Amino acid sequence: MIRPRSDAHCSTFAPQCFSSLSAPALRHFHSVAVCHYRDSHETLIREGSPASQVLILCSGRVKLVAASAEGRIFLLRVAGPGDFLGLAALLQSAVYRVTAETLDPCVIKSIPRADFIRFMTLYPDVGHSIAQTLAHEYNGAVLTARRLALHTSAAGKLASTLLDLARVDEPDNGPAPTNLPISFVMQLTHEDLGSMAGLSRETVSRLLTRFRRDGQLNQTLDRMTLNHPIQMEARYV
Amino acid sequence: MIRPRSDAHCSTFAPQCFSSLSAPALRHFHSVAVCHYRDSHETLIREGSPASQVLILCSGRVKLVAASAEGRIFLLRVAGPGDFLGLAALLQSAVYRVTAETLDPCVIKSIPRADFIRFMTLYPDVGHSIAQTLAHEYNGAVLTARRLALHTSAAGKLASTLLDLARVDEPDNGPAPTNLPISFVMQLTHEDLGSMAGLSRETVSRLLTRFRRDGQLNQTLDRMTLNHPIQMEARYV
DNA sequence: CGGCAACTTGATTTCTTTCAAGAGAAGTGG
DNA sequence: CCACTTCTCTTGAAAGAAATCAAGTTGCCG
Repeated sequence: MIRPRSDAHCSTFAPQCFSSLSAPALRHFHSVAVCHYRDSHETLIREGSPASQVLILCSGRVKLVAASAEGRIFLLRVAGPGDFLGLAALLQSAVYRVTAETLDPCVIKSIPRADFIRFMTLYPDVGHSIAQTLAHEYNGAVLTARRLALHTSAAGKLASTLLDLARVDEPDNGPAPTNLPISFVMQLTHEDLGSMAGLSRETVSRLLTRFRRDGQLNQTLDRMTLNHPIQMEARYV
Repeated sequence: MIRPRSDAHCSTFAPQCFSSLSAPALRHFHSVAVCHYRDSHETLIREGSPASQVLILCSGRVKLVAASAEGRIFLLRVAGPGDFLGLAALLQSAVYRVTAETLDPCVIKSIPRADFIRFMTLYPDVGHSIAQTLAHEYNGAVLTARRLALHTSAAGKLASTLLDLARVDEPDNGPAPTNLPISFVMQLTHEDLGSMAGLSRETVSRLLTRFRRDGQLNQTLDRMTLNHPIQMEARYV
Protein backbone atom coordinates (compact mmCIF):
# COMPACT_ATOMS: atom_id res chain seq x y z
CA MET A 1 0.00 0.00 0.00
CA ILE A 2 1.28 3.40 -1.01
CA ARG A 3 1.08 6.14 1.59
CA PRO A 4 2.16 9.76 1.35
CA ARG A 5 5.38 10.45 3.26
CA SER A 6 3.62 12.84 5.62
CA ASP A 7 0.24 14.33 6.37
CA ALA A 8 1.30 17.60 4.79
CA HIS A 9 -0.84 17.07 1.73
CA CYS A 10 -3.80 15.81 3.64
CA SER A 11 -3.90 18.48 6.30
CA THR A 12 -4.22 21.22 3.72
CA PHE A 13 -6.60 19.53 1.30
CA ALA A 14 -10.09 20.96 1.08
CA PRO A 15 -12.70 20.33 -1.62
CA GLN A 16 -12.88 22.86 -4.40
CA CYS A 17 -16.30 24.09 -3.34
CA PHE A 18 -14.79 25.33 -0.06
CA SER A 19 -12.22 27.51 -1.82
CA SER A 20 -14.12 30.69 -1.00
CA LEU A 21 -14.64 29.96 2.70
CA SER A 22 -13.43 32.27 5.42
CA ALA A 23 -10.27 31.38 7.32
CA PRO A 24 -12.12 30.46 10.54
CA ALA A 25 -14.50 28.22 8.64
CA LEU A 26 -11.60 26.44 6.96
CA ARG A 27 -9.84 26.02 10.29
CA HIS A 28 -13.04 24.54 11.69
CA PHE A 29 -13.19 22.19 8.73
CA HIS A 30 -9.65 20.92 9.25
CA SER A 31 -10.28 20.48 12.96
CA VAL A 32 -13.21 18.08 12.46
CA ALA A 33 -11.99 16.21 9.36
CA VAL A 34 -9.95 13.09 10.03
CA CYS A 35 -7.58 11.70 7.42
CA HIS A 36 -7.49 8.04 6.34
CA TYR A 37 -5.61 5.93 3.81
CA ARG A 38 -7.27 3.14 1.89
CA ASP A 39 -6.02 0.48 -0.53
CA SER A 40 -7.49 -0.40 -3.89
CA HIS A 41 -10.69 -2.40 -3.86
CA GLU A 42 -11.73 -1.42 -0.37
CA THR A 43 -15.32 -0.58 0.50
CA LEU A 44 -15.69 2.87 2.05
CA ILE A 45 -19.46 3.02 2.26
CA ARG A 46 -22.02 0.26 2.13
CA GLU A 47 -25.43 0.68 0.54
CA GLY A 48 -28.17 0.44 3.16
CA SER A 49 -26.03 1.13 6.22
CA PRO A 50 -26.76 4.19 8.38
CA ALA A 51 -25.17 7.42 7.15
CA SER A 52 -22.95 8.17 10.11
CA GLN A 53 -20.34 10.27 8.36
CA VAL A 54 -19.52 12.15 5.20
CA LEU A 55 -16.31 11.39 3.29
CA ILE A 56 -14.22 13.74 1.20
CA LEU A 57 -11.97 12.20 -1.39
CA CYS A 58 -8.50 13.82 -1.40
CA SER A 59 -6.80 11.57 -3.96
CA GLY A 60 -7.58 8.43 -5.90
CA ARG A 61 -10.77 7.29 -7.60
CA VAL A 62 -13.88 5.72 -6.10
CA LYS A 63 -16.68 3.76 -7.80
CA LEU A 64 -20.24 4.49 -6.71
CA VAL A 65 -22.42 1.48 -7.34
CA ALA A 66 -25.88 0.18 -6.48
CA ALA A 67 -26.74 -3.51 -6.55
CA SER A 68 -30.07 -5.24 -7.11
CA ALA A 69 -31.26 -8.27 -5.18
CA GLU A 70 -30.50 -10.42 -8.23
CA GLY A 71 -26.85 -9.43 -8.28
CA ARG A 72 -27.08 -6.95 -11.10
CA ILE A 73 -24.95 -3.86 -10.68
CA PHE A 74 -25.49 -0.23 -11.58
CA LEU A 75 -22.42 2.00 -11.73
CA LEU A 76 -23.61 5.51 -10.96
CA ARG A 77 -20.31 7.28 -11.44
CA VAL A 78 -16.61 7.34 -10.63
CA ALA A 79 -15.76 9.96 -8.02
CA GLY A 80 -12.43 11.81 -8.07
CA PRO A 81 -10.41 14.11 -5.80
CA GLY A 82 -12.54 16.81 -4.19
CA ASP A 83 -15.78 14.84 -4.37
CA PHE A 84 -18.02 14.22 -1.39
CA LEU A 85 -19.28 10.73 -0.63
CA GLY A 86 -22.48 10.09 1.29
CA LEU A 87 -23.45 13.75 1.47
CA ALA A 88 -27.06 13.42 0.39
CA ALA A 89 -27.58 10.33 2.51
CA LEU A 90 -26.25 12.10 5.58
CA LEU A 91 -28.45 15.14 5.05
CA GLN A 92 -31.62 13.40 4.12
CA SER A 93 -32.22 9.75 4.33
CA ALA A 94 -30.00 8.50 7.17
CA VAL A 95 -29.11 5.52 5.00
CA TYR A 96 -26.47 5.38 2.27
CA ARG A 97 -28.03 4.74 -1.11
CA VAL A 98 -24.90 3.55 -2.90
CA THR A 99 -21.79 1.52 -2.18
CA ALA A 100 -18.42 3.27 -2.55
CA GLU A 101 -15.40 1.16 -3.55
CA THR A 102 -11.88 2.44 -4.12
CA LEU A 103 -10.36 1.85 -7.55
CA ASP A 104 -6.90 3.12 -6.53
CA PRO A 105 -5.19 3.65 -3.22
CA CYS A 106 -7.01 6.67 -1.79
CA VAL A 107 -6.62 9.42 0.75
CA ILE A 108 -9.91 10.44 2.30
CA LYS A 109 -11.15 12.68 5.06
CA SER A 110 -14.12 11.76 7.18
CA ILE A 111 -16.40 13.95 9.26
CA PRO A 112 -18.94 12.48 11.69
CA ARG A 113 -22.53 13.41 11.03
CA ALA A 114 -23.04 15.61 14.08
CA ASP A 115 -19.80 17.53 13.52
CA PHE A 116 -20.69 18.11 9.91
CA ILE A 117 -24.17 19.40 10.68
CA ARG A 118 -22.75 21.74 13.29
CA PHE A 119 -20.08 22.97 10.88
CA MET A 120 -22.72 23.62 8.26
CA THR A 121 -25.15 25.53 10.45
CA LEU A 122 -22.39 27.62 11.97
CA TYR A 123 -21.24 29.23 8.71
CA PRO A 124 -23.79 30.39 6.12
CA ASP A 125 -21.23 30.06 3.33
CA VAL A 126 -20.80 26.40 4.07
CA GLY A 127 -24.50 25.77 3.62
CA HIS A 128 -24.29 27.58 0.34
CA SER A 129 -21.28 25.58 -0.87
CA ILE A 130 -22.89 22.32 0.12
CA ALA A 131 -26.09 23.29 -1.65
CA GLN A 132 -24.11 24.01 -4.81
CA THR A 133 -22.29 20.71 -4.56
CA LEU A 134 -25.57 18.89 -4.15
CA ALA A 135 -27.07 20.79 -7.06
CA HIS A 136 -24.15 19.61 -9.18
CA GLU A 137 -24.61 16.00 -8.11
CA TYR A 138 -28.34 16.25 -8.65
CA ASN A 139 -27.88 17.47 -12.19
CA GLY A 140 -25.50 14.62 -12.85
CA ALA A 141 -28.00 12.09 -11.56
CA VAL A 142 -30.79 13.59 -13.66
CA LEU A 143 -28.62 13.41 -16.76
CA THR A 144 -27.90 9.77 -16.01
CA ALA A 145 -31.57 8.95 -15.62
CA ARG A 146 -32.33 10.88 -18.78
CA ARG A 147 -29.71 8.97 -20.72
CA LEU A 148 -31.09 5.64 -19.58
CA ALA A 149 -34.69 6.54 -20.33
CA LEU A 150 -34.42 8.46 -23.59
CA HIS A 151 -32.16 6.19 -25.57
CA THR A 152 -33.98 3.19 -26.92
CA SER A 153 -31.08 1.48 -28.65
CA ALA A 154 -28.02 0.02 -27.00
CA ALA A 155 -25.83 2.05 -29.36
CA GLY A 156 -27.45 5.27 -28.18
CA LYS A 157 -27.03 4.38 -24.53
CA LEU A 158 -23.38 3.54 -24.90
CA ALA A 159 -22.57 6.51 -27.13
CA SER A 160 -24.13 8.99 -24.72
CA THR A 161 -22.41 7.33 -21.78
CA LEU A 162 -19.04 7.70 -23.51
CA LEU A 163 -19.78 11.32 -24.37
CA ASP A 164 -20.65 12.03 -20.75
CA LEU A 165 -17.46 10.38 -19.56
CA ALA A 166 -15.44 12.41 -22.04
CA ARG A 167 -17.05 15.68 -21.06
CA VAL A 168 -16.64 15.19 -17.35
CA ASP A 169 -12.90 15.10 -17.89
CA GLU A 170 -12.99 18.28 -19.95
CA PRO A 171 -13.41 21.19 -17.52
CA ASP A 172 -14.64 23.03 -20.59
CA ASN A 173 -18.07 24.45 -19.80
CA GLY A 174 -18.13 26.60 -22.89
CA PRO A 175 -21.55 26.82 -24.52
CA ALA A 176 -20.14 25.58 -27.82
CA PRO A 177 -20.09 21.79 -28.02
CA THR A 178 -17.39 21.25 -30.59
CA ASN A 179 -17.13 18.51 -33.16
CA LEU A 180 -13.41 18.21 -32.50
CA PRO A 181 -12.16 14.85 -31.27
CA ILE A 182 -12.33 14.40 -27.50
CA SER A 183 -9.77 12.20 -25.85
CA PHE A 184 -9.94 10.89 -22.31
CA VAL A 185 -8.50 8.27 -20.01
CA MET A 186 -10.65 5.15 -20.01
CA GLN A 187 -10.12 3.14 -16.86
CA LEU A 188 -13.34 1.19 -17.03
CA THR A 189 -13.78 -2.37 -18.21
CA HIS A 190 -16.48 -3.32 -20.68
CA GLU A 191 -18.33 -4.76 -17.73
CA ASP A 192 -18.18 -1.38 -15.95
CA LEU A 193 -19.41 0.43 -19.03
CA GLY A 194 -22.23 -2.06 -19.31
CA SER A 195 -23.35 -1.44 -15.76
CA MET A 196 -23.27 2.31 -16.36
CA ALA A 197 -25.33 2.15 -19.52
CA GLY A 198 -27.62 -0.69 -18.52
CA LEU A 199 -26.21 -3.11 -21.09
CA SER A 200 -24.57 -6.52 -21.06
CA ARG A 201 -20.80 -6.84 -21.26
CA GLU A 202 -20.96 -8.57 -24.65
CA THR A 203 -23.11 -5.86 -26.15
CA VAL A 204 -20.61 -3.23 -25.06
CA SER A 205 -17.82 -5.18 -26.69
CA ARG A 206 -19.71 -5.54 -29.94
CA LEU A 207 -20.71 -1.90 -30.02
CA LEU A 208 -17.20 -0.63 -29.39
CA THR A 209 -15.88 -2.60 -32.36
CA ARG A 210 -18.74 -1.19 -34.41
CA PHE A 211 -17.96 2.37 -33.33
CA ARG A 212 -14.33 1.71 -34.28
CA ARG A 213 -15.32 0.40 -37.70
CA ASP A 214 -17.56 3.45 -38.17
CA GLY A 215 -14.56 5.69 -37.57
CA GLN A 216 -16.20 7.24 -34.53
CA LEU A 217 -13.81 5.80 -32.00
CA ASN A 218 -10.10 5.26 -31.51
CA GLN A 219 -8.56 3.36 -28.67
CA THR A 220 -4.99 3.14 -27.47
CA LEU A 221 -3.79 1.41 -24.33
CA ASP A 222 -5.80 3.34 -21.77
CA ARG A 223 -7.11 6.28 -23.76
CA MET A 224 -10.24 6.59 -25.79
CA THR A 225 -10.87 9.18 -28.48
CA LEU A 226 -14.27 10.16 -29.80
CA ASN A 227 -13.61 11.46 -33.28
CA HIS A 228 -16.89 13.20 -34.10
CA PRO A 229 -18.77 13.97 -30.88
CA ILE A 230 -21.68 15.74 -32.55
CA GLN A 231 -22.21 13.09 -35.22
CA MET A 232 -22.03 10.52 -32.49
CA GLU A 233 -24.91 12.17 -30.62
CA ALA A 234 -27.02 12.14 -33.76
CA ARG A 235 -26.04 8.87 -35.42
CA TYR A 236 -26.87 6.43 -32.68
CA VAL A 237 -30.44 7.29 -31.72
CA MET B 1 -59.45 29.31 -14.86
CA ILE B 2 -60.02 28.76 -11.18
CA ARG B 3 -58.42 31.26 -8.87
CA PRO B 4 -58.52 31.40 -5.09
CA ARG B 5 -60.87 34.07 -3.79
CA SER B 6 -58.04 35.96 -2.14
CA ASP B 7 -54.32 35.88 -1.62
CA ALA B 8 -54.81 34.72 1.93
CA HIS B 9 -53.67 31.21 1.15
CA CYS B 10 -50.78 32.28 -0.98
CA SER B 11 -49.37 34.92 1.30
CA THR B 12 -48.98 32.41 4.11
CA PHE B 13 -47.79 29.42 2.12
CA ALA B 14 -44.22 28.33 2.64
CA PRO B 15 -42.63 25.01 1.68
CA GLN B 16 -42.48 22.36 4.34
CA CYS B 17 -38.70 22.51 4.56
CA PHE B 18 -38.97 26.11 5.80
CA SER B 19 -41.22 25.17 8.72
CA SER B 20 -38.42 25.56 11.24
CA LEU B 21 -37.21 28.95 10.03
CA SER B 22 -37.04 31.98 12.28
CA ALA B 23 -39.74 34.62 12.00
CA PRO B 24 -37.46 37.21 10.33
CA ALA B 25 -36.32 34.66 7.76
CA LEU B 26 -39.91 33.75 6.95
CA ARG B 27 -40.82 37.42 6.63
CA HIS B 28 -37.90 37.86 4.27
CA PHE B 29 -39.11 34.88 2.26
CA HIS B 30 -42.61 36.31 1.88
CA SER B 31 -41.21 39.70 0.91
CA VAL B 32 -39.25 38.34 -2.07
CA ALA B 33 -41.65 35.62 -3.26
CA VAL B 34 -44.23 36.70 -5.81
CA CYS B 35 -47.45 34.78 -6.28
CA HIS B 36 -48.79 33.64 -9.68
CA TYR B 37 -51.72 31.64 -10.97
CA ARG B 38 -51.41 29.23 -13.87
CA ASP B 39 -53.88 27.16 -15.87
CA SER B 40 -53.58 23.50 -16.74
CA HIS B 41 -51.12 22.61 -19.48
CA GLU B 42 -49.02 25.73 -19.16
CA THR B 43 -45.25 25.63 -19.33
CA LEU B 44 -43.58 27.14 -16.26
CA ILE B 45 -39.99 26.34 -17.09
CA ARG B 46 -38.37 25.40 -20.37
CA GLU B 47 -35.48 22.99 -20.66
CA GLY B 48 -32.34 24.75 -21.85
CA SER B 49 -33.36 28.30 -20.97
CA PRO B 50 -31.34 30.29 -18.42
CA ALA B 51 -32.28 29.64 -14.79
CA SER B 52 -33.40 33.12 -13.81
CA GLN B 53 -35.71 32.21 -10.95
CA VAL B 54 -36.77 29.46 -8.62
CA LEU B 55 -40.42 28.46 -8.34
CA ILE B 56 -42.26 27.08 -5.34
CA LEU B 57 -45.41 25.13 -5.99
CA CYS B 58 -48.21 26.11 -3.57
CA SER B 59 -51.02 24.03 -5.05
CA GLY B 60 -51.62 21.84 -8.07
CA ARG B 61 -49.38 19.33 -9.79
CA VAL B 62 -46.53 19.88 -12.22
CA LYS B 63 -44.88 17.42 -14.63
CA LEU B 64 -41.11 17.54 -14.92
CA VAL B 65 -40.04 16.23 -18.31
CA ALA B 66 -36.98 16.08 -20.53
CA ALA B 67 -37.17 15.65 -24.28
CA SER B 68 -34.69 14.15 -26.72
CA ALA B 69 -33.92 15.53 -30.15
CA GLU B 70 -35.96 12.72 -31.71
CA GLY B 71 -39.11 13.72 -29.83
CA ARG B 72 -38.90 11.04 -27.20
CA ILE B 73 -39.95 12.15 -23.74
CA PHE B 74 -38.69 11.28 -20.28
CA LEU B 75 -40.99 12.04 -17.35
CA LEU B 76 -38.74 12.58 -14.35
CA ARG B 77 -41.48 13.07 -11.77
CA VAL B 78 -44.69 14.85 -10.87
CA ALA B 79 -44.14 17.68 -8.41
CA GLY B 80 -46.75 18.58 -5.80
CA PRO B 81 -47.46 21.39 -3.30
CA GLY B 82 -44.35 22.47 -1.40
CA ASP B 83 -41.91 21.34 -4.09
CA PHE B 84 -39.24 23.59 -5.56
CA LEU B 85 -38.81 23.86 -9.31
CA GLY B 86 -35.53 24.81 -10.92
CA LEU B 87 -33.61 24.88 -7.66
CA ALA B 88 -30.59 22.84 -8.77
CA ALA B 89 -30.41 24.64 -12.09
CA LEU B 90 -30.42 28.01 -10.38
CA LEU B 91 -27.69 27.02 -7.94
CA GLN B 92 -25.43 25.23 -10.32
CA SER B 93 -25.81 25.14 -14.01
CA ALA B 94 -27.47 28.40 -14.94
CA VAL B 95 -29.65 26.45 -17.38
CA TYR B 96 -32.83 24.54 -16.57
CA ARG B 97 -32.39 20.84 -17.23
CA VAL B 98 -36.06 19.91 -17.40
CA THR B 99 -39.32 21.38 -18.65
CA ALA B 100 -42.09 21.98 -16.09
CA GLU B 101 -45.70 21.76 -17.26
CA THR B 102 -48.77 22.20 -15.09
CA LEU B 103 -51.20 19.29 -14.92
CA ASP B 104 -53.83 21.24 -12.94
CA PRO B 105 -54.47 24.91 -12.33
CA CYS B 106 -51.60 25.89 -10.05
CA VAL B 107 -50.61 28.53 -7.56
CA ILE B 108 -46.89 29.17 -7.55
CA LYS B 109 -44.44 31.59 -5.99
CA SER B 110 -41.40 32.80 -7.85
CA ILE B 111 -38.17 34.25 -6.53
CA PRO B 112 -35.60 35.87 -8.82
CA ARG B 113 -32.16 34.30 -8.74
CA ALA B 114 -30.34 37.18 -7.05
CA ASP B 115 -33.00 37.57 -4.35
CA PHE B 116 -32.91 33.88 -3.65
CA ILE B 117 -29.13 33.71 -3.35
CA ARG B 118 -29.18 36.69 -0.99
CA PHE B 119 -31.95 35.13 1.09
CA MET B 120 -29.97 31.94 1.33
CA THR B 121 -26.66 33.44 2.34
CA LEU B 122 -28.30 35.72 4.89
CA TYR B 123 -29.76 32.96 7.07
CA PRO B 124 -27.72 29.81 7.82
CA ASP B 125 -30.89 27.82 8.43
CA VAL B 126 -32.07 28.52 4.92
CA GLY B 127 -28.90 27.07 3.45
CA HIS B 128 -29.43 24.03 5.57
CA SER B 129 -33.06 23.61 4.53
CA ILE B 130 -32.17 24.03 0.89
CA ALA B 131 -29.39 21.50 1.20
CA GLN B 132 -31.81 19.01 2.71
CA THR B 133 -34.32 19.62 -0.04
CA LEU B 134 -31.65 19.08 -2.67
CA ALA B 135 -30.48 15.95 -0.90
CA HIS B 136 -34.04 14.65 -1.08
CA GLU B 137 -34.31 15.42 -4.79
CA TYR B 138 -30.90 13.91 -5.42
CA ASN B 139 -31.89 10.67 -3.75
CA GLY B 140 -35.03 10.58 -5.84
CA ALA B 141 -33.06 11.05 -9.03
CA VAL B 142 -30.60 8.33 -8.06
CA LEU B 143 -33.44 5.94 -7.35
CA THR B 144 -34.90 6.72 -10.76
CA ALA B 145 -31.61 6.07 -12.51
CA ARG B 146 -31.18 2.90 -10.50
CA ARG B 147 -34.62 1.68 -11.49
CA LEU B 148 -33.94 2.29 -15.15
CA ALA B 149 -30.55 0.61 -15.10
CA LEU B 150 -31.09 -2.37 -12.83
CA HIS B 151 -34.32 -3.75 -14.20
CA THR B 152 -33.77 -5.70 -17.38
CA SER B 153 -37.35 -6.63 -18.11
CA ALA B 154 -40.16 -4.24 -18.97
CA ALA B 155 -42.27 -5.82 -16.22
CA GLY B 156 -39.62 -4.99 -13.64
CA LYS B 157 -39.31 -1.40 -14.80
CA LEU B 158 -43.03 -0.79 -14.69
CA ALA B 159 -43.57 -2.58 -11.38
CA SER B 160 -40.85 -0.60 -9.64
CA THR B 161 -42.14 2.62 -11.14
CA LEU B 162 -45.61 1.92 -9.77
CA LEU B 163 -44.19 1.03 -6.37
CA ASP B 164 -42.27 4.29 -6.29
CA LEU B 165 -45.37 6.25 -7.23
CA ALA B 166 -47.35 4.51 -4.52
CA ARG B 167 -44.74 5.14 -1.86
CA VAL B 168 -44.32 8.80 -2.65
CA ASP B 169 -47.96 9.31 -1.78
CA GLU B 170 -47.59 7.44 1.49
CA PRO B 171 -45.87 9.77 3.95
CA ASP B 172 -45.03 6.55 5.76
CA ASN B 173 -41.26 6.45 6.26
CA GLY B 174 -41.44 3.55 8.68
CA PRO B 175 -38.60 1.08 8.23
CA ALA B 176 -41.06 -1.78 7.73
CA PRO B 177 -42.12 -2.14 4.09
CA THR B 178 -45.44 -3.87 4.51
CA ASN B 179 -47.03 -6.37 2.20
CA LEU B 180 -50.41 -4.72 2.72
CA PRO B 181 -52.13 -3.34 -0.36
CA ILE B 182 -51.11 0.22 -1.24
CA SER B 183 -53.67 2.42 -2.91
CA PHE B 184 -52.95 5.71 -4.61
CA VAL B 185 -54.39 8.21 -7.05
CA MET B 186 -53.21 7.49 -10.57
CA GLN B 187 -53.43 10.56 -12.72
CA LEU B 188 -50.98 9.45 -15.37
CA THR B 189 -51.81 8.06 -18.79
CA HIS B 190 -50.18 4.91 -20.09
CA GLU B 191 -48.07 7.15 -22.23
CA ASP B 192 -46.88 9.04 -19.15
CA LEU B 193 -46.04 5.81 -17.36
CA GLY B 194 -44.17 4.67 -20.42
CA SER B 195 -42.04 7.79 -20.46
CA MET B 196 -41.27 7.37 -16.77
CA ALA B 197 -40.21 3.76 -17.09
CA GLY B 198 -38.59 4.00 -20.51
CA LEU B 199 -41.20 1.82 -22.22
CA SER B 200 -43.62 2.16 -25.10
CA ARG B 201 -47.26 2.98 -24.48
CA GLU B 202 -48.41 -0.39 -25.80
CA THR B 203 -46.07 -2.30 -23.54
CA VAL B 204 -47.42 -0.45 -20.52
CA SER B 205 -50.96 -1.34 -21.52
CA ARG B 206 -50.11 -5.02 -21.97
CA LEU B 207 -48.24 -5.19 -18.68
CA LEU B 208 -51.02 -3.56 -16.68
CA THR B 209 -53.50 -6.13 -17.93
CA ARG B 210 -51.01 -8.85 -17.05
CA PHE B 211 -50.53 -7.44 -13.53
CA ARG B 212 -54.31 -7.38 -13.18
CA ARG B 213 -54.60 -11.00 -14.29
CA ASP B 214 -51.84 -11.94 -11.85
CA GLY B 215 -53.90 -10.43 -9.03
CA GLN B 216 -51.19 -7.90 -8.29
CA LEU B 217 -53.16 -4.87 -9.38
CA ASN B 218 -56.62 -3.39 -9.05
CA GLN B 219 -57.82 -0.31 -10.83
CA THR B 220 -60.88 1.84 -10.32
CA LEU B 221 -61.63 5.09 -12.08
CA ASP B 222 -58.62 7.07 -10.94
CA ARG B 223 -57.17 4.91 -8.19
CA MET B 224 -54.68 2.11 -8.45
CA THR B 225 -54.11 -0.54 -5.80
CA LEU B 226 -51.03 -2.70 -5.54
CA ASN B 227 -52.18 -5.80 -3.73
CA HIS B 228 -48.89 -7.43 -2.75
CA PRO B 229 -46.11 -4.82 -2.83
CA ILE B 230 -43.36 -7.15 -1.64
CA GLN B 231 -44.24 -9.97 -4.02
CA MET B 232 -44.38 -7.41 -6.77
CA GLU B 233 -40.79 -6.34 -6.05
CA ALA B 234 -39.64 -9.93 -6.26
CA ARG B 235 -41.83 -11.39 -9.00
CA TYR B 236 -40.98 -9.08 -11.86
CA VAL B 237 -37.19 -9.12 -12.03
C1' DC C 1 -73.93 12.61 -32.61
C1' DG C 2 -69.21 13.45 -34.01
C1' DG C 3 -64.60 13.76 -32.81
C1' DC C 4 -60.77 13.06 -30.13
C1' DA C 5 -57.89 10.94 -26.68
C1' DA C 6 -56.83 6.98 -24.20
C1' DC C 7 -56.72 2.29 -24.13
C1' DT C 8 -56.59 -2.64 -25.90
C1' DT C 9 -55.02 -6.37 -28.61
C1' DG C 10 -52.78 -8.89 -32.47
C1' DA C 11 -49.01 -9.81 -35.82
C1' DT C 12 -44.51 -8.92 -37.30
C1' DT C 13 -39.86 -7.44 -37.01
C1' DT C 14 -35.93 -6.05 -34.92
C1' DC C 15 -32.69 -6.04 -31.38
C1' DT C 16 -30.46 -7.43 -27.20
C1' DT C 17 -29.61 -10.92 -24.09
C1' DT C 18 -27.97 -15.21 -23.15
C1' DC C 19 -25.17 -19.21 -23.85
C1' DA C 20 -20.87 -20.83 -25.52
C1' DA C 21 -16.13 -21.06 -26.77
C1' DG C 22 -11.78 -19.23 -27.33
C1' DA C 23 -7.90 -15.73 -27.61
C1' DG C 24 -4.98 -12.38 -25.39
C1' DA C 25 -2.90 -9.99 -21.57
C1' DA C 26 -1.57 -9.59 -16.85
C1' DG C 27 -0.26 -11.10 -12.54
C1' DT C 28 1.43 -15.02 -9.31
C1' DG C 29 4.41 -18.34 -7.64
C1' DG C 30 7.61 -21.85 -8.13
C1' DC D 1 12.03 -17.33 -16.52
C1' DC D 2 8.27 -20.09 -17.33
C1' DA D 3 3.89 -22.45 -16.32
C1' DC D 4 -0.52 -21.41 -14.55
C1' DT D 5 -4.45 -18.89 -13.18
C1' DT D 6 -7.41 -15.20 -13.79
C1' DC D 7 -9.43 -11.44 -15.90
C1' DT D 8 -10.81 -9.08 -19.96
C1' DC D 9 -12.14 -8.99 -24.41
C1' DT D 10 -14.02 -10.97 -28.83
C1' DT D 11 -17.13 -13.38 -31.74
C1' DG D 12 -20.82 -16.70 -33.10
C1' DA D 13 -25.42 -18.75 -32.80
C1' DA D 14 -29.90 -19.11 -30.79
C1' DA D 15 -33.69 -17.61 -27.99
C1' DG D 16 -36.53 -14.26 -26.15
C1' DA D 17 -38.54 -9.85 -25.46
C1' DA D 18 -40.08 -5.34 -26.54
C1' DA D 19 -40.82 -2.01 -30.28
C1' DT D 20 -43.31 -1.09 -34.10
C1' DC D 21 -47.13 -1.34 -37.19
C1' DA D 22 -51.93 -1.84 -37.47
C1' DA D 23 -56.74 -2.06 -36.35
C1' DG D 24 -60.43 -1.61 -33.35
C1' DT D 25 -62.78 -0.28 -28.81
C1' DT D 26 -64.16 2.69 -25.21
C1' DG D 27 -65.42 6.84 -23.06
C1' DC D 28 -65.68 11.66 -22.59
C1' DC D 29 -66.76 16.42 -24.09
C1' DG D 30 -68.49 19.80 -27.04
